[in-house]
Amino acid sequence: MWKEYYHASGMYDFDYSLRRLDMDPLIRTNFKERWVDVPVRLDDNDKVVVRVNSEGTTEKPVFTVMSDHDEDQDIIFENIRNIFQWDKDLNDVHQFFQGTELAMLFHRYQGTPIVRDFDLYGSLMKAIIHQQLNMKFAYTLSTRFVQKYGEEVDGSWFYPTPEKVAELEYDDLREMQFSQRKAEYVIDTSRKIANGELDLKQIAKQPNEEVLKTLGKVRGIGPWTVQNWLLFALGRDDLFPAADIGIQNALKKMWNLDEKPAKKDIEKKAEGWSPYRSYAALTLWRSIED
DNA sequence: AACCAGGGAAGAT
DNA sequence: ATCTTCCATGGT
Repeated sequence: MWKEYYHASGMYDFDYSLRRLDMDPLIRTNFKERWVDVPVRLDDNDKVVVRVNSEGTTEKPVFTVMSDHDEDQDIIFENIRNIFQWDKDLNDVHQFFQGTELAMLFHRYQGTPIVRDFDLYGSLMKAIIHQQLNMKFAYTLSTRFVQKYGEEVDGSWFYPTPEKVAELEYDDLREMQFSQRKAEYVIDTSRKIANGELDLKQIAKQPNEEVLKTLGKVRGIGPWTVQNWLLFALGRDDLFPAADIGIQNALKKMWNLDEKPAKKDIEKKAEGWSPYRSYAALTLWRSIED
C-alpha cells in the first residue's frame, strides 16, 4: 500500500467533481470521507483500483492518491494527476472570464475542473450510448452494458474491451433495451477499434479539427459525440458542444429567452470564450444542475 | 397524452 | 451545402 500527496496550487472544487462522478452509478464515491475510486488499466492490462481523496475543497485542497498495487506507483500517480488535471491553473481560467458575460457564473461556480473519463474507449461508448437520451435512462443503459460485459474489481467497474464488444451480436444489446441503431453504432465502432481501423490512442494525439474529421466519419459518431470525447476523454480546454441540449437550455436561461437559441448564435458567442470554451461549457452545465 | 431527452443518419431541396 | 424527417426508447 502506498500513498502520495498533491497540493493544489489554486482553487479546485473537488466536491463538485465528486458530485459529477457520482452521477455515474458505475463509479464508487464517498462524500463523507470525500473520496472516489478510480479504475486504472495499466499497459500490461493489469486492472488497479486507486482511491483519490481530498482534504478541503475549492480553496487549495490537498489530494491523496492510494493504492495497494505496489508496482507502477509513478505511472499510476501520473495517470490520476492527468485525469483530475491537477496541474491546470484554474485561477487563470477564472481570470479570463472576468469581463465576459459569464463572469457571474464563474464567480458563483469557482474552480470547476475538467475531470477526464477513466478510459478512452469507454468514454466513446458512453457518449454513443447517451446520445439523445434523458440522463436517467442513459445511465441505466450504460450501466447495464458495463455490468454485463465489463469487469468488476474491488467494487469498481472497468469498461469492457473493444475486442469483447466486437464479438457481440446486435440482439445482445437489443435485449438490454438498446435501439437497433444504438446497438449498431456501439458494436460497429468497437469492431473498427478492435481490428485496428480506428486507433484511439493515435487519434488522441491529433488536434481537435483532425479528430472531428477522422472520428466524425464513423457511422454513429457526429459532432456532439466527438466534442464530448475531446472534452471528457482527452480533457481538451477549448470545446463547446453547441448541439448539446443542456448547453442550449443553460443559455436560454441565462439570456431569458422563450426558445432555445440557434446553434449558429451559440457558436458565434462561444468564439469569445476561446481558448477556454470547455470551461464555459462546464460552468453553463453546472448552472442548470440542481 | 404529448413532448422531451446532454443526437445522428438518411432523404429532400 | 442546408433543411426536414425518421429512428427508438424511457421519462415527465
